[in-house]
Order: sequence, then structure tokens, then C-alpha cells
Amino acid sequence: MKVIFMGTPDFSVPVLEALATHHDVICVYTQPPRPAGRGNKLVSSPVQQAAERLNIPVRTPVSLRKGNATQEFQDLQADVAIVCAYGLILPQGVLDAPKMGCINVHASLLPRWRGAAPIQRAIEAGDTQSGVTIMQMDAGLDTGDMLLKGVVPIDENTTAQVLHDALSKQGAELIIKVLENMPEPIKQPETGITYAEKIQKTEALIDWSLPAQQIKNKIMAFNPYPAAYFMLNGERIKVFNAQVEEIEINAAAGEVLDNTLLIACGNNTALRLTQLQREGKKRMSASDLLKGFELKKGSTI
RNA sequence: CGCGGGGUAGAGCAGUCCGGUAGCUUGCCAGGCUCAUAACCUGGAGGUCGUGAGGUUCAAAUCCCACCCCCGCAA
Repeated sequence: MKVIFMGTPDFSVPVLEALATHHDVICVYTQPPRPAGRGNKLVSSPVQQAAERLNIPVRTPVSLRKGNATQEFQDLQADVAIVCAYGLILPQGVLDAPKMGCINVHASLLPRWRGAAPIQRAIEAGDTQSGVTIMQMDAGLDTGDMLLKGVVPIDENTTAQVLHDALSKQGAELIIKVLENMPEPIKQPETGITYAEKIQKTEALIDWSLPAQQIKNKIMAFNPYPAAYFMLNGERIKVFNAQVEEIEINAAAGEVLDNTLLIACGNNTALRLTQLQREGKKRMSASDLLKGFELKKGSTI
């Protein structure tokens, strides 16, 4: 099958790789290289790097609406286009161009968590499961008919990174299945629709007045990026892992309850911080952090 | 040339400004003590202070030069 792949971040790479081994990927669309990281050097997207490794032609239009981008897309005469976290709106002329249309790999169990940050929002909301939905694209935001779903459980150890990797892997498997044997499209339910707003850095500051479980969910959802944090002596300290402590406490939110980073949260709950990172330092366990860093019982963060 | 922090015993840090061969916490080993407390006490091992048969100096972890690696911010 002649396939066009459209994607940008790490998440999309396994999907591209799977397609490349099973089909004829004739062209890859991805976001253009952007200044990133220390030094602001121009960095091409993970998908572009993978495509170059696979010797697949790459296109990096800034928009598909401008110029003759749509025409050039149509000229490829593909059988299908697979879209996975591409980052650009596809005009109708693009959606209709391939014989089988455009098929999207989305990292949630639709219609829950349509939109930009489904992985993080699922964990943050305390969902017990997430998954991948393969769907036929239409003009709406993740509103197309569903072709195949796969479920991935979320437990107390599931970080966004872990879920990201699991969903990415599963997306790669499912897209191959769909192309092998096209399932009947199913309309998305009218109920249970939620939207996964893009993650803002301002959300990452921990509010200790919230219940411990909610804070824990945010910590897991924001690991590794942008990482939940609190401020101490003007220093930003990121928290990458924590454990809800099953005890009744009576202390002001943010109070340090012992010498091993048990912190008072809202509703008389408590959270034990277990993995943190100081500015300029590596991520480390609470016990390591405390060997060279004073944060004693009774103080408040 | 985007801004900035850091590389010192297994681990986490101090010491660097005001040069004089290294210290704290923890871990480890040995012994003791304890109902219990990340328990406590005593003794011990463990470091070419990122690299350079570099520069300065009587003397460099500390000052100068070059390079390598890690990380934070911003994007």
C-alpha cells in the first residue's frame, strides 16, 4: 500500500517504523526543524530523523493551506495517509485526497480526551485506564469514526512517560492491524466526551492545599514534562514521584511532617515525596536529596 | 555565539572569592548498647578533588588556559 505518514514527536516514531516495515511509505510530513535546547540550535523533529534513517522523503510545510501544499499532497496519489500527532490542521482537500482517506492514531479511548494532551490529562484525572483509538479523520477535532481501540491500564506507578511509551507501541501495532483488515467504522458516542487541554507550565506548581491523591496524580501526569514542582528558598524543586500515605494528619498544608519528606496536604491527607530534582542537579531519591539538603520536620514548603 | 548551575570517598553535599596535599551527612566493615525511635555509642576502610606528563607558584580542589560530560531556565 502507498502510505503517507504525518507526525512529529517521539510518540509517532514507532508508528512510522511499523508502517515502513509493512508498507510502502512514499513520503513523510512533519513539522520543520525549530531552534530547541541549549544553544537554541536548529533541531529536526524525531519523526524527520527517523524518516531520514529510513531513507523516506520528508516534507516540512509550515502550513497545508498555503501555496500549493494541498496540490502537492494530492499528487502523491497515496492509498492512505496515517496521521499521528502531526501538529497541523488538515484541510478538506488533504483529508479527501488518499483513496482510503486519512487515518489518525490518537492516544486516548475516544471520545474521552479529544485534543492535545490526552496522555497527561488521563493520569491527572485519576483514570484507571487509557488507550489508543485508530479513527477515520474528518474535519472536527478528533471526532472521526472509530476503527479500532486498544486499552492500557493506569496504576499508581504509571507516569506520563510510561503511558506514552506503552500507547506509542500499541498504536504502532493497531495501525498495522487496521490496514491489514479494515474494520467497520463506528460513530463516536455522544456521551463521555472530554477535551484534553494543552499542558501549561503554570499548572506545574504544586498546590499543597489539594488532597494528596490529586497532587500525586499531577506529579505522575507531569513526569517527565513539565514536572510538578514547588519553590523553596527561591529554588524550584521538581517532584517526579510520590506516595500517598494512608494516615490521618492534622497540620497546615505544606508542612513537613517528618525528616523523610512527608508533606501535609489538603483534607488531612499526606504525601511522601520520593523522587525529586534540584535546579542544576540530577533527579534523585528523597534520601539522597536529604543527605546534602536541609528540609526538617516542622518547616513549611 | 540565548541565560545559568554543576563535575571532590559507594551516594548526596561543603570547601574554591581570601592558594598551604580535604571535610560533613549517609552508606559500608568491626565491636557495643537498646522495649522502641530514618535508633544510639565507639573504632575502621574508602578520594590521582572531570580531563590535560597544560600555565602561574616554593606550594593548586582552590588562580589562568583548553577540552570532555551532566543538569536548570528560556524556546
